[in-house]
Amino acid sequence: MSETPPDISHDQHAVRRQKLAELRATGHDPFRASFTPTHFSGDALKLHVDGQDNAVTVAVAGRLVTIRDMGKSQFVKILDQHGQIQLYIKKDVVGEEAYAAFKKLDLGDFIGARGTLFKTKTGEVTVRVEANGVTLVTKALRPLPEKWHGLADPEQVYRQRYLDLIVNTESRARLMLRPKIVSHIRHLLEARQFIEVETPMLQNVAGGAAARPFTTRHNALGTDFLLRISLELYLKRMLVGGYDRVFEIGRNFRNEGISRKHNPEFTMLEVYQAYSDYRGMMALVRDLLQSLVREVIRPADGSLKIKHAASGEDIEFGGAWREVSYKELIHAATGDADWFVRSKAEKIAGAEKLGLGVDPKWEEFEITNEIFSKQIEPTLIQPTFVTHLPKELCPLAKLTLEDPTTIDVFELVIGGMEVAPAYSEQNDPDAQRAMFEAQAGGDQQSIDHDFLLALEHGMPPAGGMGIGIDRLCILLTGAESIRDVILFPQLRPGGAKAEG
RNA sequence: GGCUCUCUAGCUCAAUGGUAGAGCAGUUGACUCUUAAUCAAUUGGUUUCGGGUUCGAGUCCCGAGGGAGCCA
Repeated sequence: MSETPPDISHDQHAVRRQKLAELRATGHDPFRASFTPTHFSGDALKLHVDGQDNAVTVAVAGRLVTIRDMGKSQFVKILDQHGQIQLYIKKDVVGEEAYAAFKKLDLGDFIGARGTLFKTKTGEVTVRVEANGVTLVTKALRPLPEKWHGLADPEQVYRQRYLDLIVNTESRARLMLRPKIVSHIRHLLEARQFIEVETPMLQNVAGGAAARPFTTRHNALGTDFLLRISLELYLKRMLVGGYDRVFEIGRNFRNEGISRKHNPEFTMLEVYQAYSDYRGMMALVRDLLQSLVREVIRPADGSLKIKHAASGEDIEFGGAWREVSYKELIHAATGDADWFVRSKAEKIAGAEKLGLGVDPKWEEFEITNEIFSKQIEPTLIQPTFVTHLPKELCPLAKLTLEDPTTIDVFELVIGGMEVAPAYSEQNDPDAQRAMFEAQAGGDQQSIDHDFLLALEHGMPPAGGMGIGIDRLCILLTGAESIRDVILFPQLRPGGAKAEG
Protein backbone atom coordinates (compact mmCIF):
# COMPACT_ATOMS: atom_id res chain seq x y z
CA MET A 1 0.00 0.00 0.00
CA SER A 2 3.02 2.30 -0.16
CA GLU A 3 2.57 2.91 -3.88
CA THR A 4 1.76 6.52 -4.69
CA PRO A 5 -1.27 6.74 -6.97
CA PRO A 6 -0.54 7.94 -10.52
CA ASP A 7 -1.02 11.66 -11.11
CA ILE A 8 -4.23 12.02 -13.07
CA SER A 9 -4.71 15.73 -12.28
CA HIS A 10 -4.11 16.63 -15.94
CA ASP A 11 -6.82 14.28 -17.20
CA GLN A 12 -10.13 15.92 -16.42
CA HIS A 13 -12.13 12.93 -17.57
CA ALA A 14 -10.18 10.61 -15.26
CA VAL A 15 -10.49 13.06 -12.35
CA ARG A 16 -14.26 13.20 -12.77
CA ARG A 17 -14.56 9.43 -13.07
CA GLN A 18 -12.63 9.12 -9.85
CA LYS A 19 -15.00 11.57 -8.15
CA LEU A 20 -17.90 9.50 -9.43
CA ALA A 21 -16.34 6.33 -8.03
CA GLU A 22 -15.84 8.00 -4.64
CA LEU A 23 -19.47 9.15 -4.59
CA ARG A 24 -20.69 5.65 -5.37
CA ALA A 25 -18.37 4.16 -2.75
CA THR A 26 -20.08 6.33 -0.15
CA GLY A 27 -23.53 5.33 -1.31
CA HIS A 28 -24.33 8.39 -3.41
CA ASP A 29 -25.09 7.49 -7.02
CA PRO A 30 -25.44 10.83 -8.85
CA PHE A 31 -27.37 9.15 -11.62
CA ARG A 32 -30.06 7.85 -9.25
CA ALA A 33 -30.70 11.00 -7.23
CA SER A 34 -33.95 12.86 -7.71
CA PHE A 35 -34.87 16.47 -7.27
CA THR A 36 -38.07 18.27 -8.21
CA PRO A 37 -37.66 21.94 -9.02
CA THR A 38 -40.56 24.27 -8.30
CA HIS A 39 -39.54 26.93 -10.82
CA PHE A 40 -37.46 27.60 -13.89
CA SER A 41 -34.74 30.15 -13.22
CA GLY A 42 -36.48 33.00 -15.02
CA ASP A 43 -39.76 32.45 -13.20
CA ALA A 44 -37.98 32.20 -9.86
CA LEU A 45 -36.16 35.51 -10.43
CA LYS A 46 -39.48 37.27 -10.96
CA LEU A 47 -40.72 36.20 -7.52
CA HIS A 48 -38.30 38.38 -5.59
CA VAL A 49 -39.83 41.58 -4.24
CA ASP A 50 -37.48 44.50 -3.64
CA GLY A 51 -36.74 45.01 0.02
CA GLN A 52 -38.15 41.63 1.01
CA ASP A 53 -35.13 39.34 1.06
CA ASN A 54 -35.56 35.69 2.01
CA ALA A 55 -39.36 35.91 1.85
CA VAL A 56 -39.78 33.37 -0.94
CA THR A 57 -38.46 29.81 -1.08
CA VAL A 58 -37.76 28.20 -4.46
CA ALA A 59 -36.27 24.99 -5.75
CA VAL A 60 -34.34 25.31 -8.99
CA ALA A 61 -32.26 22.86 -10.97
CA GLY A 62 -29.75 23.10 -13.76
CA ARG A 63 -26.21 22.69 -14.96
CA LEU A 64 -23.42 24.25 -12.93
CA VAL A 65 -21.73 26.76 -15.26
CA THR A 66 -19.87 29.18 -12.97
CA ILE A 67 -18.15 28.66 -9.61
CA ARG A 68 -16.72 31.50 -7.54
CA ASP A 69 -15.21 29.98 -4.45
CA MET A 70 -14.31 32.30 -1.55
CA GLY A 71 -13.28 29.76 1.00
CA LYS A 72 -16.19 29.48 3.39
CA SER A 73 -18.81 30.66 0.92
CA GLN A 74 -19.38 30.37 -2.81
CA PHE A 75 -21.34 32.06 -5.52
CA VAL A 76 -22.21 29.67 -8.33
CA LYS A 77 -24.51 29.84 -11.33
CA ILE A 78 -26.69 27.18 -12.83
CA LEU A 79 -28.19 27.13 -16.31
CA ASP A 80 -31.66 25.86 -17.17
CA GLN A 81 -34.10 26.31 -20.04
CA HIS A 82 -34.74 29.94 -19.07
CA GLY A 83 -31.11 30.89 -18.55
CA GLN A 84 -28.91 31.34 -15.51
CA ILE A 85 -29.61 31.90 -11.84
CA GLN A 86 -27.06 32.52 -9.10
CA LEU A 87 -26.85 30.47 -5.90
CA TYR A 88 -25.11 31.48 -2.67
CA ILE A 89 -23.79 28.71 -0.44
CA LYS A 90 -22.43 29.47 3.03
CA LYS A 91 -20.58 26.92 5.10
CA ASP A 92 -22.23 28.01 8.34
CA VAL A 93 -25.69 27.64 6.79
CA VAL A 94 -25.42 24.29 5.00
CA GLY A 95 -23.04 22.67 7.47
CA GLU A 96 -19.49 21.35 7.30
CA GLU A 97 -20.20 18.04 5.60
CA ALA A 98 -22.59 19.38 2.96
CA TYR A 99 -20.22 22.25 2.24
CA ALA A 100 -17.29 19.88 1.72
CA ALA A 101 -19.42 17.80 -0.65
CA PHE A 102 -20.40 20.93 -2.54
CA LYS A 103 -16.76 21.85 -3.03
CA LYS A 104 -16.25 18.60 -4.92
CA LEU A 105 -18.75 19.51 -7.62
CA ASP A 106 -17.45 20.21 -11.11
CA LEU A 107 -18.49 22.67 -13.77
CA GLY A 108 -21.04 20.88 -15.92
CA ASP A 109 -22.66 18.87 -13.12
CA PHE A 110 -26.45 19.04 -12.83
CA ILE A 111 -27.63 20.07 -9.38
CA GLY A 112 -30.86 20.97 -7.67
CA ALA A 113 -30.93 23.70 -5.04
CA ARG A 114 -33.54 24.88 -2.56
CA GLY A 115 -33.38 28.19 -0.74
CA THR A 116 -34.71 31.71 -0.35
CA LEU A 117 -34.44 34.61 -2.76
CA PHE A 118 -32.38 37.66 -1.82
CA LYS A 119 -30.60 40.45 -3.60
CA THR A 120 -26.82 40.72 -3.39
CA LYS A 121 -24.90 43.94 -2.80
CA THR A 122 -24.47 44.26 -6.55
CA GLY A 123 -28.20 43.82 -7.13
CA GLU A 124 -28.40 40.28 -8.48
CA VAL A 125 -31.33 38.19 -7.28
CA THR A 126 -29.81 35.02 -5.84
CA VAL A 127 -30.91 31.83 -4.12
CA ARG A 128 -29.52 31.52 -0.58
CA VAL A 129 -29.14 27.77 -0.34
CA GLU A 130 -30.65 26.31 2.85
CA ALA A 131 -29.38 23.43 5.00
CA ASN A 132 -29.53 20.17 3.03
CA GLY A 133 -30.53 22.33 0.10
CA VAL A 134 -28.24 20.92 -2.61
CA THR A 135 -28.60 17.68 -4.54
CA LEU A 136 -26.20 16.43 -7.19
CA VAL A 137 -28.54 14.89 -9.74
CA THR A 138 -26.14 14.11 -12.59
CA LYS A 139 -22.38 14.00 -12.72
CA ALA A 140 -20.78 15.41 -15.88
CA LEU A 141 -17.80 13.24 -16.80
CA ARG A 142 -16.48 15.62 -19.45
CA PRO A 143 -15.33 19.22 -18.94
CA LEU A 144 -17.12 22.20 -20.48
CA PRO A 145 -15.41 24.37 -23.10
CA GLU A 146 -13.74 27.54 -21.93
CA LYS A 147 -16.00 29.99 -20.13
CA TRP A 148 -14.95 33.27 -21.71
CA HIS A 149 -14.42 32.50 -25.41
CA GLY A 150 -16.92 29.67 -25.47
CA LEU A 151 -16.72 27.13 -28.24
CA ALA A 152 -15.32 28.67 -31.42
CA ASP A 153 -14.39 25.71 -33.61
CA PRO A 154 -17.25 25.61 -36.15
CA GLU A 155 -16.94 21.90 -36.61
CA GLN A 156 -17.40 21.20 -32.91
CA VAL A 157 -20.21 23.75 -32.72
CA TYR A 158 -22.17 21.74 -35.30
CA ARG A 159 -21.17 18.22 -34.30
CA GLN A 160 -21.59 18.83 -30.57
CA ARG A 161 -24.32 21.42 -30.69
CA TYR A 162 -25.20 20.71 -27.06
CA LEU A 163 -21.87 22.24 -26.01
CA ASP A 164 -22.51 25.29 -28.18
CA LEU A 165 -25.91 25.70 -26.52
CA ILE A 166 -24.43 25.48 -23.02
CA VAL A 167 -21.59 27.94 -23.44
CA ASN A 168 -22.46 30.23 -26.36
CA THR A 169 -25.26 32.53 -25.27
CA GLU A 170 -25.87 33.98 -28.74
CA SER A 171 -26.23 30.54 -30.33
CA ARG A 172 -28.68 29.58 -27.65
CA ALA A 173 -30.73 32.75 -28.05
CA ARG A 174 -30.80 32.39 -31.84
CA LEU A 175 -31.79 28.74 -31.81
CA MET A 176 -34.42 29.34 -29.12
CA LEU A 177 -35.95 31.97 -31.38
CA ARG A 178 -36.71 29.49 -34.13
CA PRO A 179 -39.43 27.54 -32.29
CA LYS A 180 -41.01 30.85 -31.31
CA ILE A 181 -41.08 31.90 -34.96
CA VAL A 182 -42.64 28.60 -36.06
CA SER A 183 -45.17 28.70 -33.24
CA HIS A 184 -46.16 32.26 -34.10
CA ILE A 185 -46.71 31.32 -37.74
CA ARG A 186 -48.93 28.42 -36.68
CA HIS A 187 -51.03 30.57 -34.41
CA LEU A 188 -51.49 33.30 -36.98
CA LEU A 189 -52.56 30.84 -39.66
CA GLU A 190 -54.87 29.00 -37.29
CA ALA A 191 -56.45 32.30 -36.30
CA ARG A 192 -57.29 32.74 -39.98
CA GLN A 193 -58.88 29.30 -40.09
CA PHE A 194 -56.10 27.53 -41.91
CA ILE A 195 -55.95 23.81 -41.13
CA GLU A 196 -52.57 22.19 -40.53
CA VAL A 197 -52.14 18.82 -42.25
CA GLU A 198 -49.41 16.24 -42.68
CA THR A 199 -48.74 14.77 -46.11
CA PRO A 200 -46.40 11.98 -47.26
CA MET A 201 -42.65 12.39 -47.26
CA LEU A 202 -42.23 9.06 -49.09
CA GLN A 203 -43.48 9.62 -52.60
CA ASN A 204 -43.55 7.82 -55.93
CA VAL A 205 -43.06 11.03 -57.89
CA ALA A 206 -41.18 13.85 -56.19
CA GLY A 207 -43.06 16.76 -57.67
CA GLY A 208 -43.81 20.39 -57.01
CA ALA A 209 -40.30 21.66 -57.68
CA ALA A 210 -37.26 21.02 -59.81
CA ALA A 211 -34.62 19.32 -57.68
CA ARG A 212 -32.76 16.04 -57.43
CA PRO A 213 -34.47 13.82 -54.86
CA PHE A 214 -33.12 11.28 -52.38
CA THR A 215 -34.11 7.68 -53.02
CA THR A 216 -34.99 5.16 -50.36
CA ARG A 217 -36.27 1.60 -50.33
CA HIS A 218 -39.42 0.10 -48.91
CA ASN A 219 -38.64 -3.57 -48.29
CA ALA A 220 -42.14 -5.03 -47.81
CA LEU A 221 -43.49 -3.37 -50.94
CA GLY A 222 -40.28 -4.15 -52.78
CA THR A 223 -40.21 -0.68 -54.25
CA ASP A 224 -38.16 2.50 -54.18
CA PHE A 225 -39.57 5.73 -52.84
CA LEU A 226 -38.38 9.28 -53.25
CA LEU A 227 -38.17 11.71 -50.34
CA ARG A 228 -40.34 14.72 -51.05
CA ILE A 229 -38.76 17.85 -52.49
CA SER A 230 -41.87 19.99 -51.98
CA LEU A 231 -45.24 19.94 -50.24
CA GLU A 232 -47.21 21.39 -53.10
CA LEU A 233 -48.97 18.58 -54.93
CA TYR A 234 -50.40 16.89 -51.83
CA LEU A 235 -51.63 20.13 -50.33
CA LYS A 236 -53.46 20.84 -53.57
CA ARG A 237 -55.11 17.43 -53.29
CA MET A 238 -56.43 18.74 -49.96
CA LEU A 239 -58.03 21.68 -51.80
CA VAL A 240 -59.68 19.12 -54.06
CA GLY A 241 -60.82 17.30 -50.92
CA GLY A 242 -62.62 20.34 -49.59
CA TYR A 243 -60.10 21.81 -47.16
CA ASP A 244 -60.34 25.45 -48.27
CA ARG A 245 -57.41 26.73 -46.23
CA VAL A 246 -54.54 24.38 -45.52
CA PHE A 247 -50.92 24.55 -44.55
CA GLU A 248 -48.09 22.26 -43.67
CA ILE A 249 -44.77 22.97 -41.99
CA GLY A 250 -42.47 20.15 -42.83
CA ARG A 251 -39.14 18.84 -43.93
CA ASN A 252 -38.17 18.71 -47.59
CA PHE A 253 -35.13 16.89 -48.92
CA ARG A 254 -33.02 17.90 -51.88
CA ASN A 255 -30.05 15.86 -53.00
CA GLU A 256 -27.89 18.82 -53.94
CA GLY A 257 -24.98 20.87 -52.71
CA ILE A 258 -24.48 22.14 -49.18
CA SER A 259 -23.74 25.82 -48.68
CA ARG A 260 -24.46 28.78 -46.46
CA LYS A 261 -27.97 28.85 -47.91
CA HIS A 262 -28.55 25.14 -48.47
CA ASN A 263 -28.95 22.15 -46.18
CA PRO A 264 -30.01 18.82 -47.75
CA GLU A 265 -33.01 18.71 -45.43
CA PHE A 266 -34.80 21.97 -44.77
CA THR A 267 -38.15 23.13 -43.51
CA MET A 268 -40.85 24.63 -45.69
CA LEU A 269 -44.13 26.25 -44.89
CA GLU A 270 -46.66 25.96 -47.67
CA VAL A 271 -50.05 27.63 -47.48
CA TYR A 272 -53.02 27.26 -49.86
CA GLN A 273 -56.15 29.36 -49.73
CA ALA A 274 -59.13 28.64 -51.97
CA TYR A 275 -60.79 31.59 -53.71
CA SER A 276 -57.64 33.66 -53.26
CA ASP A 277 -54.78 34.31 -55.68
CA TYR A 278 -51.18 35.51 -55.70
CA ARG A 279 -52.28 38.99 -54.67
CA GLY A 280 -54.06 37.56 -51.66
CA MET A 281 -50.86 35.74 -50.80
CA MET A 282 -48.98 39.05 -50.95
CA ALA A 283 -51.13 40.45 -48.18
CA LEU A 284 -50.85 37.24 -46.18
CA VAL A 285 -47.07 36.97 -46.32
CA ARG A 286 -46.63 40.64 -45.48
CA ASP A 287 -48.99 40.35 -42.51
CA LEU A 288 -47.14 37.25 -41.41
CA LEU A 289 -43.65 38.72 -41.58
CA GLN A 290 -44.62 42.05 -40.05
CA SER A 291 -46.35 40.22 -37.24
CA LEU A 292 -43.26 38.07 -36.66
CA VAL A 293 -40.97 41.09 -36.45
CA ARG A 294 -43.39 42.96 -34.19
CA GLU A 295 -44.34 40.12 -31.83
CA VAL A 296 -41.40 37.71 -31.84
CA ILE A 297 -38.26 39.64 -32.76
CA ARG A 298 -39.40 42.91 -31.14
CA PRO A 299 -36.62 45.28 -32.24
CA ALA A 300 -35.50 47.31 -29.23
CA ASP A 301 -36.28 50.68 -30.80
CA GLY A 302 -39.90 49.75 -31.44
CA SER A 303 -39.39 49.83 -35.21
CA LEU A 304 -39.82 46.94 -37.63
CA LYS A 305 -36.19 47.08 -38.74
CA ILE A 306 -33.76 44.18 -38.64
CA LYS A 307 -30.05 44.39 -39.36
CA HIS A 308 -29.03 42.37 -42.39
CA ALA A 309 -25.85 40.48 -41.43
CA ALA A 310 -24.34 40.23 -44.92
CA SER A 311 -24.78 43.85 -46.05
CA GLY A 312 -24.97 45.65 -42.72
CA GLU A 313 -28.05 47.41 -44.02
CA ASP A 314 -31.24 47.72 -41.97
CA ILE A 315 -34.14 45.81 -43.50
CA GLU A 316 -37.39 47.75 -43.04
CA PHE A 317 -40.27 45.31 -42.67
CA GLY A 318 -42.83 48.01 -41.89
CA GLY A 319 -45.11 49.81 -44.34
CA ALA A 320 -45.93 48.78 -47.90
CA TRP A 321 -43.35 46.73 -49.74
CA ARG A 322 -41.90 47.40 -53.15
CA GLU A 323 -43.59 45.59 -56.01
CA VAL A 324 -41.87 45.32 -59.37
CA SER A 325 -42.22 43.01 -62.33
CA TYR A 326 -39.49 40.63 -63.39
CA LYS A 327 -39.44 42.22 -66.83
CA GLU A 328 -38.96 45.72 -65.45
CA LEU A 329 -36.00 44.53 -63.40
CA ILE A 330 -34.43 42.84 -66.40
CA HIS A 331 -34.99 45.91 -68.57
CA ALA A 332 -33.28 48.06 -65.95
CA ALA A 333 -30.36 45.68 -65.39
CA THR A 334 -29.65 45.23 -69.10
CA GLY A 335 -30.51 48.78 -70.11
CA ASP A 336 -32.49 47.21 -72.94
CA ALA A 337 -36.24 47.85 -73.12
CA ASP A 338 -36.53 45.27 -75.90
CA TRP A 339 -34.64 42.53 -74.07
CA PHE A 340 -37.41 39.97 -74.28
CA VAL A 341 -37.75 40.23 -78.07
CA ARG A 342 -34.00 39.97 -78.68
CA SER A 343 -32.58 36.87 -80.33
CA LYS A 344 -30.79 34.25 -78.29
CA ALA A 345 -27.44 35.39 -79.68
CA GLU A 346 -28.19 38.95 -78.60
CA LYS A 347 -29.17 37.74 -75.13
CA ILE A 348 -25.93 35.80 -74.78
CA ALA A 349 -24.00 38.89 -75.81
CA GLY A 350 -26.01 40.98 -73.38
CA ALA A 351 -25.34 38.62 -70.49
CA GLU A 352 -21.65 38.51 -71.30
CA LYS A 353 -21.56 42.29 -71.37
CA LEU A 354 -22.74 42.13 -67.74
CA GLY A 355 -19.82 39.87 -66.94
CA LEU A 356 -21.79 36.64 -66.78
CA GLY A 357 -20.64 33.38 -68.26
CA VAL A 358 -23.49 31.66 -70.10
CA ASP A 359 -23.67 28.24 -71.67
CA PRO A 360 -24.83 28.43 -75.30
CA LYS A 361 -26.89 25.30 -74.66
CA TRP A 362 -29.11 27.19 -72.24
CA GLU A 363 -32.63 28.16 -73.18
CA GLU A 364 -33.30 31.88 -73.56
CA PHE A 365 -35.24 32.09 -70.29
CA GLU A 366 -32.29 30.50 -68.51
CA ILE A 367 -29.93 33.16 -69.83
CA THR A 368 -32.32 35.85 -68.66
CA ASN A 369 -32.76 34.19 -65.29
CA GLU A 370 -29.01 34.03 -64.82
CA ILE A 371 -29.05 37.82 -64.97
CA PHE A 372 -31.85 37.90 -62.43
CA SER A 373 -30.27 35.54 -59.94
CA LYS A 374 -26.71 36.87 -60.24
CA GLN A 375 -27.14 40.58 -60.87
CA ILE A 376 -30.54 41.50 -59.50
CA GLU A 377 -31.62 39.23 -56.66
CA PRO A 378 -28.54 39.82 -54.48
CA THR A 379 -29.14 43.58 -54.63
CA LEU A 380 -32.73 43.36 -53.40
CA ILE A 381 -32.11 43.84 -49.69
CA GLN A 382 -35.40 45.51 -48.76
CA PRO A 383 -38.55 43.34 -49.02
CA THR A 384 -39.47 43.21 -52.70
CA PHE A 385 -42.27 41.40 -54.48
CA VAL A 386 -40.90 40.43 -57.88
CA THR A 387 -44.00 39.66 -59.93
CA HIS A 388 -44.87 38.02 -63.23
CA LEU A 389 -41.96 35.68 -63.79
CA PRO A 390 -41.53 34.02 -67.22
CA LYS A 391 -43.88 31.07 -67.53
CA GLU A 392 -41.01 28.63 -68.08
CA LEU A 393 -39.86 29.13 -64.49
CA CYS A 394 -42.87 27.45 -62.95
CA PRO A 395 -45.36 25.01 -64.47
CA LEU A 396 -47.84 25.16 -61.58
CA ALA A 397 -49.12 28.73 -61.89
CA LYS A 398 -51.75 30.42 -64.01
CA LEU A 399 -50.69 32.40 -67.06
CA THR A 400 -51.16 36.16 -66.88
CA LEU A 401 -54.22 37.15 -68.93
CA GLU A 402 -52.67 40.30 -70.42
CA ASP A 403 -49.28 38.69 -71.10
CA PRO A 404 -49.31 34.93 -71.62
CA THR A 405 -45.49 34.80 -71.57
CA THR A 406 -45.62 35.37 -67.81
CA ILE A 407 -47.41 33.82 -64.87
CA ASP A 408 -49.44 35.28 -62.01
CA VAL A 409 -46.87 34.83 -59.32
CA PHE A 410 -44.52 36.71 -57.09
CA GLU A 411 -41.25 35.88 -55.55
CA LEU A 412 -40.60 37.71 -52.32
CA VAL A 413 -36.93 38.65 -52.06
CA ILE A 414 -35.46 39.97 -48.81
CA GLY A 415 -31.82 40.38 -47.95
CA GLY A 416 -30.86 39.25 -51.44
CA MET A 417 -32.49 35.87 -50.84
CA GLU A 418 -35.60 34.30 -52.24
CA VAL A 419 -37.80 33.94 -49.17
CA ALA A 420 -41.28 33.18 -50.44
CA PRO A 421 -42.66 32.27 -53.84
CA ALA A 422 -46.43 32.45 -54.37
CA TYR A 423 -48.77 31.72 -57.26
CA SER A 424 -52.25 31.93 -58.51
CA GLU A 425 -52.45 28.17 -58.68
CA GLN A 426 -53.11 26.42 -61.95
CA ASN A 427 -56.35 24.47 -61.61
CA ASP A 428 -57.07 23.71 -65.27
CA PRO A 429 -56.19 20.00 -65.54
CA ASP A 430 -55.56 20.14 -69.27
CA ALA A 431 -53.32 23.19 -69.05
CA GLN A 432 -51.52 21.56 -66.13
CA ARG A 433 -51.01 18.33 -68.06
CA ALA A 434 -49.66 20.25 -71.04
CA MET A 435 -47.16 22.09 -68.83
CA PHE A 436 -46.05 18.87 -67.15
CA GLU A 437 -45.59 17.12 -70.46
CA ALA A 438 -43.66 20.00 -71.95
CA GLN A 439 -41.36 19.99 -68.94
CA ALA A 440 -40.99 16.20 -68.74
CA GLY A 441 -39.97 15.99 -72.38
CA GLY A 442 -41.31 12.46 -72.85
CA ASP A 443 -40.30 11.20 -69.41
CA GLN A 444 -43.79 10.10 -68.37
CA GLN A 445 -42.43 8.71 -65.09
CA SER A 446 -41.67 12.17 -63.84
CA ILE A 447 -45.31 13.23 -64.19
CA ASP A 448 -47.61 12.87 -61.21
CA HIS A 449 -50.63 11.37 -63.01
CA ASP A 450 -52.46 10.85 -59.77
CA PHE A 451 -52.27 14.59 -59.13
CA LEU A 452 -53.66 15.32 -62.59
CA LEU A 453 -56.52 12.93 -61.89
CA ALA A 454 -57.25 14.88 -58.71
CA LEU A 455 -57.30 18.14 -60.70
CA GLU A 456 -59.84 16.64 -63.08
CA HIS A 457 -62.14 16.19 -60.11
CA GLY A 458 -61.93 19.94 -59.65
CA MET A 459 -59.67 22.13 -57.53
CA PRO A 460 -61.09 25.50 -56.51
CA PRO A 461 -59.19 28.59 -57.64
CA ALA A 462 -56.55 29.29 -55.03
CA GLY A 463 -53.53 31.25 -54.03
CA GLY A 464 -50.56 29.33 -52.71
CA MET A 465 -47.37 30.37 -51.02
CA GLY A 466 -44.22 28.79 -49.65
CA ILE A 467 -41.76 30.12 -47.11
CA GLY A 468 -38.40 28.58 -46.47
CA ILE A 469 -38.40 28.54 -42.66
CA ASP A 470 -34.64 28.21 -42.41
CA ARG A 471 -34.01 31.23 -44.60
CA LEU A 472 -36.68 33.17 -42.79
CA CYS A 473 -34.88 32.41 -39.52
CA ILE A 474 -31.58 33.56 -41.05
CA LEU A 475 -33.18 36.90 -41.84
CA LEU A 476 -35.07 37.37 -38.62
CA THR A 477 -32.21 36.33 -36.34
CA GLY A 478 -29.48 38.11 -38.29
CA ALA A 479 -27.62 34.84 -38.84
CA GLU A 480 -24.96 34.46 -41.51
CA SER A 481 -25.52 30.83 -42.45
CA ILE A 482 -28.29 28.27 -42.58
CA ARG A 483 -26.13 26.20 -40.23
CA ASP A 484 -26.66 28.81 -37.54
CA VAL A 485 -30.43 28.27 -37.47
CA ILE A 486 -30.48 24.46 -37.83
CA LEU A 487 -29.69 22.57 -34.63
CA PHE A 488 -27.80 19.77 -36.34
CA PRO A 489 -26.76 20.80 -39.85
CA GLN A 490 -25.58 18.10 -42.22
CA LEU A 491 -21.86 17.30 -42.08
CA ARG A 492 -19.75 14.49 -43.40
CA PRO A 493 -20.25 11.46 -41.17
CA GLY A 494 -17.82 10.15 -38.62
CA GLY A 495 -15.74 13.25 -38.14
CA ALA A 496 -16.42 13.68 -34.42
CA LYS A 497 -13.23 14.01 -32.46
CA ALA A 498 -12.37 10.75 -30.76
CA GLU A 499 -12.57 11.10 -27.01
CA GLY A 500 -10.82 8.86 -24.52
C1' G B 1 -16.64 18.23 -58.17
C1' G B 2 -12.69 22.66 -58.66
C1' C B 3 -9.80 26.61 -56.23
C1' U B 4 -8.21 29.11 -51.63
C1' C B 5 -7.69 28.94 -46.38
C1' U B 6 -7.54 25.99 -41.92
C1' C B 7 -6.48 21.70 -38.12
C1' U B 8 -1.07 22.83 -31.87
C1' A B 9 -3.12 20.84 -24.18
C1' G B 10 -10.25 19.61 -22.34
C1' C B 11 -11.37 24.91 -24.53
C1' U B 12 -9.42 29.81 -26.68
C1' C B 13 -4.91 30.99 -28.86
C1' A B 14 0.98 31.72 -29.34
C1' A B 15 5.61 29.64 -31.23
C1' U B 16 12.20 33.22 -38.03
C1' G B 17 13.31 25.54 -40.17
C1' G B 18 16.75 25.30 -34.07
C1' U B 19 14.54 23.24 -26.19
C1' A B 20 6.34 23.38 -28.21
C1' G B 21 4.29 28.28 -24.62
C1' A B 22 0.14 31.41 -22.36
C1' G B 23 -4.97 32.27 -20.48
C1' C B 24 -9.17 29.54 -18.88
C1' A B 25 -10.32 24.63 -17.11
C1' G B 26 -7.84 20.71 -13.86
C1' U B 27 -4.80 19.59 -9.26
C1' U B 28 -2.92 21.65 -4.15
C1' G B 29 -3.47 25.73 -0.84
C1' A B 30 -5.52 30.95 1.00
C1' C B 31 -9.96 33.92 1.11
C1' U B 32 -17.81 34.33 4.19
C1' C B 33 -21.14 39.46 -1.33
C1' U B 34 -18.47 37.16 -6.19
C1' U B 35 -19.59 39.02 -11.68
C1' A B 36 -13.96 36.61 -16.93
C1' A B 37 -13.66 36.99 -8.69
C1' U B 38 -8.64 37.43 -6.60
C1' C B 39 -3.76 35.44 -4.73
C1' A B 40 0.21 31.41 -4.50
C1' A B 41 2.01 26.83 -6.39
C1' U B 42 1.40 23.06 -10.04
C1' U B 43 0.02 18.79 -13.72
C1' G B 44 -0.87 18.34 -18.68
C1' G B 45 1.45 17.57 -25.92
C1' U B 46 1.98 11.02 -31.01
C1' U B 47 1.35 19.60 -33.04
C1' U B 48 -5.39 15.55 -37.38
C1' C B 49 -3.13 11.05 -39.90
C1' G B 50 0.68 8.79 -43.43
C1' G B 51 5.02 9.65 -46.22
C1' G B 52 9.19 12.90 -47.84
C1' U B 53 13.20 16.96 -47.87
C1' U B 54 16.75 18.44 -43.98
C1' C B 55 22.10 17.84 -39.33
C1' G B 56 17.26 19.38 -37.44
C1' A B 57 10.03 19.94 -39.31
C1' G B 58 4.29 22.40 -35.58
C1' U B 59 6.70 25.34 -39.53
C1' C B 60 8.84 23.32 -46.22
C1' C B 61 6.97 19.33 -50.04
C1' C B 62 3.49 15.11 -51.42
C1' G B 63 -0.81 12.21 -50.11
C1' A B 64 -5.26 11.15 -46.96
C1' G B 65 -9.14 12.92 -43.59
C1' G B 66 -12.23 16.83 -41.10
C1' G B 67 -13.84 21.93 -41.27
C1' A B 68 -14.58 27.09 -43.52
C1' G B 69 -15.08 30.39 -47.79
C1' C B 70 -15.62 31.16 -53.06
C1' C B 71 -17.02 28.78 -57.63
C1' A B 72 -19.81 24.76 -60.29
